[in-house]
Amino acid sequence: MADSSTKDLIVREARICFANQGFDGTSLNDIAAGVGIRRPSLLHYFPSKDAIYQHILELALEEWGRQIDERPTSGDGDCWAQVDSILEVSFEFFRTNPEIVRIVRREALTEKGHLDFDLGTALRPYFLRAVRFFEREMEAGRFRRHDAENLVLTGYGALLTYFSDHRMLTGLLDEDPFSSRALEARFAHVRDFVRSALEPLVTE
Amino acid sequence: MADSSTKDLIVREARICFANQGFDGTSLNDIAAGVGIRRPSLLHYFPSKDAIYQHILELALEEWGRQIDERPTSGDGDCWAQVDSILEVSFEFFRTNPEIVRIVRREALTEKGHLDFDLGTALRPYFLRAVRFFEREMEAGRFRRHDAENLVLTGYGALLTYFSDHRMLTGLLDEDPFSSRALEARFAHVRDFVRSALEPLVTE
DNA sequence: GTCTATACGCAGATAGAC
DNA sequence: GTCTATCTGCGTATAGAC
Repeated sequence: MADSSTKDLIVREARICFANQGFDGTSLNDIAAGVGIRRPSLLHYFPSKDAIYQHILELALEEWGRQIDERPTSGDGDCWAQVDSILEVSFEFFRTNPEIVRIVRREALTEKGHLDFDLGTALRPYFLRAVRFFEREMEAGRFRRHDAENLVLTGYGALLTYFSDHRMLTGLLDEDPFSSRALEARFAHVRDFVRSALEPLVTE
Repeated sequence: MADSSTKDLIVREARICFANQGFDGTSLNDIAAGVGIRRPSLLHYFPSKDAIYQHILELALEEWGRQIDERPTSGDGDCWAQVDSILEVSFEFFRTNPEIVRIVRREALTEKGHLDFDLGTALRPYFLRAVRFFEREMEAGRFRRHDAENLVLTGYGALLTYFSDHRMLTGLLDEDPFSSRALEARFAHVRDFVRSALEPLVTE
């Protein structure tokens, strides 16, 4: 936020446009107008529209990965603290990066990307890590048995959808889904719901 | 499927294009080429591209609503049969209408639609009905306590994401996420996961 | 009902002045 | 580093022949 170089302003404005209108729905004019410069000036910083988009996507995944990797409690705390930590970091990242959420979701939807880039391949290491964690804990009897891969996908969908489908939720609910009260209720629900499903029925 | 009038062919092809490439990413040429006619011939059946899109959206929601309303076991069966029925109808509708899933999801993502149409408003009656059902059952002690609105949203996200983000899942998993084995596992997981979270800890 | 021809605007990208 | 001017192609939509 501190650095307000033109290039950064372009990236920030483009991120908003791509999130709101998608790649095809965004014109270089839209971005330039938001920054306050003319269209050809954009291409002084990036060789093409594709390049802007790719850059934003790479920044986004880099940031996402960093937040996950730098997760505080990745030590050997108890398994529930781990789950809460995973949920909290993801929730917090989605909340503070709503544009990235929508861009990633659009990318997941599009049958064939404009680039060589593949979202599934990029996220696979994180997915597999989460799957292995749940399998280990379920094997040890600390979590109730579920299909680990589907469990992670369910969590992903439950978290991401709340932020990506914001516009629809606004029509569905009486309250702004991004109000602090609604967000707290959402996080509490997801945490408790997951806990309800994973908690063993008999505690040793 | 039986009626193969040109208009139906247009609708079917447009649905595929809009799902794969979005509204802005789809040109009338794309649709016309898929049907096997020229671009101006499309506009003999629809006054504009917007009209085609709006028509598809209306068809989709009409169909979705009908499938939900015609749900077989909406009688007074036990509450678990009700939950299974809701999940099964939704799952089956998403599975057999993958294009609609992606079109609806794109609509939910887009900050402002091209039309006066609002997805949240359209789905709100169904949402409220589901919320009231869960609240009633939780009040009666047949389900464990959860935030009913968030519960429905979680189910929605868990079901829809699996079908909308198919491309990403293909890169994430080793298996085709739409193979019959994977689909069965997915449905079983969602059903069991929801049941685990809702089942009261002490059975009267 | 489908076509060719065309109008018209906006897209992305480049050249070159300042 | 930003601009004006321009090139080129594709977009939606319309007019009118067959």
